[in-house]
Amino acid sequence: MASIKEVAEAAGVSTATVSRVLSNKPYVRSEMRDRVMQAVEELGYRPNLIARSLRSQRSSSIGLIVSDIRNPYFTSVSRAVEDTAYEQGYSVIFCNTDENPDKEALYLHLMRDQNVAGVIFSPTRQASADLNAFNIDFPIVVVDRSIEPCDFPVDVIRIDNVDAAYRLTEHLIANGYRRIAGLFGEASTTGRERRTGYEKALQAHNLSPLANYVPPRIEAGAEAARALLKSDSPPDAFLTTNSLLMAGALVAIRDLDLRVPDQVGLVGFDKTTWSTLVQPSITLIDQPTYQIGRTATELLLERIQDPDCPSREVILDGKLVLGGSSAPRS
Amino acid sequence: MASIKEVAEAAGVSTATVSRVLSNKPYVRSEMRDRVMQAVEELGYRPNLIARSLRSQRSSSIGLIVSDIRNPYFTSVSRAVEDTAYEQGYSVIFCNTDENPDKEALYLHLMRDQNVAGVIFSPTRQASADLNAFNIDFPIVVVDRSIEPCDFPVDVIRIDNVDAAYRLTEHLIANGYRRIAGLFGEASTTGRERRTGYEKALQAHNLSPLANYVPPRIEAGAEAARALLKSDSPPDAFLTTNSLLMAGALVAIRDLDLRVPDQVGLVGFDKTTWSTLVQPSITLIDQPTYQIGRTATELLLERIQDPDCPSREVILDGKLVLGGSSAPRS
DNA sequence: GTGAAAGCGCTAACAC
DNA sequence: GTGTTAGCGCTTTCAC
Repeated sequence: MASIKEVAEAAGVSTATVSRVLSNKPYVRSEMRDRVMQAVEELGYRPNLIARSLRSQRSSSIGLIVSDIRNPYFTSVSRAVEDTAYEQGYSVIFCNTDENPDKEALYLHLMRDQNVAGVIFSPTRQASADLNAFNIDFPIVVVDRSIEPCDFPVDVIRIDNVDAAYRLTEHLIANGYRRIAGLFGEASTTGRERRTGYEKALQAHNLSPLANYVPPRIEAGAEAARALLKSDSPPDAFLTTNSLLMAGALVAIRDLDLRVPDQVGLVGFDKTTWSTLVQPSITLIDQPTYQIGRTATELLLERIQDPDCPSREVILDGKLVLGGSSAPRS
Repeated sequence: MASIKEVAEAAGVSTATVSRVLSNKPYVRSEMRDRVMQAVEELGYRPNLIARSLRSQRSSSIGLIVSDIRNPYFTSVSRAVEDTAYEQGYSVIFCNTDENPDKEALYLHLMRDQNVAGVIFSPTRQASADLNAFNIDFPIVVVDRSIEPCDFPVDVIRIDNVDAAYRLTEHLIANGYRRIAGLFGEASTTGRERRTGYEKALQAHNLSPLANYVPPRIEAGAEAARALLKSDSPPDAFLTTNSLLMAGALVAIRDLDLRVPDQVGLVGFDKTTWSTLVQPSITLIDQPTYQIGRTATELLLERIQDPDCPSREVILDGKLVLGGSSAPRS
C-alpha cells in the first residue's frame, strides 16, 4: 500500500499538496493537481482512513445500534441507513442490544472509542440516563422510539404510536370485537405509547383493557397469547405491536386450532413478507421503514455538519392496511 | 476525553507503562498496575481505538459484505456475526452489494481503506477476479457461496448445495410431481450449484428440467412463477432456491388462485418466520444460518491470528423440513 | 500556491 | 520492570 509520502515523491510535490488535491481544497494549480492525480493513479494510492480520522478528529463511520436486526422493522431501517450512509461516503458499524441496557451502554462506549461521527439508535428506556452520565461527543438520532430529554440535542424519527394504536383498536371495535387483548413490546417507549393509544380507544367505548408487556420475540408472544386464549375469559381479538409478537400470536392461535377472524381477530404493526402470505392476510399499520432509515441518516449527517442546530422530531404516518384478519364479527 | 498521556501523568508513570497495563502485557509490577488502573478509573479513560489501530496496524473491526441484509438468510447470519465478533472485541462494518460487482469492488476497497482486520463475504461470481487484481491485505471468509481459486487462502462456509437441491427434488419426485420448475438465484454460485443438484435428480428419473435464473427478489420470483404457470404446459411444482423466490412463487400461486399442493407443489430453502405460518406450511431445506455466521466469524478470527494457516472449507448439513406444500399427489 | 514541520493518540523497539 | 523515543499516515497551521 502506497502512502501519501510515496505519492508526493512520485509527483515531485510535498505531502501537503497531495493532501490538498485529495481533499479537493482550493488554491492548487491545475498542473499540480494533474501531476498528483497521475501519481495517485500509477501507484493505486488510496488514503488511509484511519490515519485521516486520527488526524482530523472526524471519522467517516456512523454507528447503528438497534435492539435486534432480525426484527423486520430494523432490518429494513438498517438497509436504508446503509444505503444512505454509503451514498454520502460513510460506513456503518452495527450492533444489537437485545433491549439490554448493559449491552447498550457498552456499545455506546465502543462507539465513542471508535470515534464515530454519529449514531442512529433505538434506545431502551434507561438510555437517556446513560447518555447524560457519560460525555457523549457525537450526535444521536433516535429511531422508532422516544427518549427522555437529554443534556444535548437529539433528533427523533418515528411514527405517531399513540394514534396508530388508537386507529387499530378503533377499527377492531368498529368491526364488533369487544374483548381486545393487547400485546406490547416491553422495554421500549414505543410499547408504552401504543398501549396508551389502545387504552384511549377502549375507554372511548367503555371497554376494558387487557394489556400485557411481552419481550419482543416470537416465542414470548406465542406464550402470552396462548395463556390468554386458554384463560377463563379469552379475548376475541389481539392487538399486537410488532411483527414478532404478531407472529407469536398467530402461532398460538394455530396451535389451539382457532380460526382467524371468526374465533379471534388479529391486528398488528409492520408489513412483512408474510403478513400478506398468510390467510387471511393481516390488518396492520404499515410503517414507512425504509424512509425512516433514510431520513434518520439524513438528519444525522446534517447534524454532523451542524452540531448545534435545534433538535428535530420527525413524526411520519403509519398507513392502515386492511386484511381479512379483522373482518367484521358475524 | 483523557488521553494516555494524561493517565500517565496522573499515575506518575510513563505512557509505555500505561499502554502495557491496558494491553495486559507481562512485566509490570502490580503496584504500578494498580496505580495506573486507578488513574484510568478516575479520568474515565478509554483508549482511542483509531490511534491504536493506526499505530499497531491491526484493527478491531471486521467487514461484513452481503448481497442484501433483507434476505432472511443474511439477516440471521449477520446477527450471528455481530454477536460473535463483539464477544471477541471486534465491531462489524456492514455493506449490501445487491449482487452488483461494482458495488462489491467499491466496498472491498473501502474495507481496505478502513484497515479492517478481515472480511466476511458473500461474493458475486466476478469477485475472485477483483480480489486477485487488487492486493487484498486482509483475510476473507466466504459464506453461502463458493469462490474461484484466489491468489491467497480463503475459508469457505456453506451447506452442500448440490445435495440439498437434489434431496428436495427427489422428495418432490417421490411424492409424484413430474413437471418441476426450478427458480434459481442468479449471480451467485449457490444458484448454479442448486441447479446442478436439481438436474441430477431429474435426470436420475428421466424427467426434463425447467430451470430459470431469477434475481433474488420477491417480485422477480413472482413474475417468473406467474409466467410459467400461465404457459401452455405449466409446472406441477416449484423448486425455489431462496426464501425471496419462495415468497415470490407463493404470491404468483395465490394471484392465480391455485391451491398448494393439489394444483402446484412448492419447496424451497430457508426456514423463515412465515414458512410455517402459511398454510400449508412449506417443505424446505433449513440452513443453520446462525451457526454459519458464528462459524464464519470464528474462522475469520482464527485466520487473523494465523494468516498463513491452510484454507478451510466447512460444509454443513441442511435439514429437510417437511411441510404440507409438497404432499403426495393424489 | 506550495512546502516544512508539528502532532492526532497510541505502541513497540530500545536503552537502562 | 520502566522510561524514552520514534513513528503509524495523515491534515493543517505557518512560513514563504
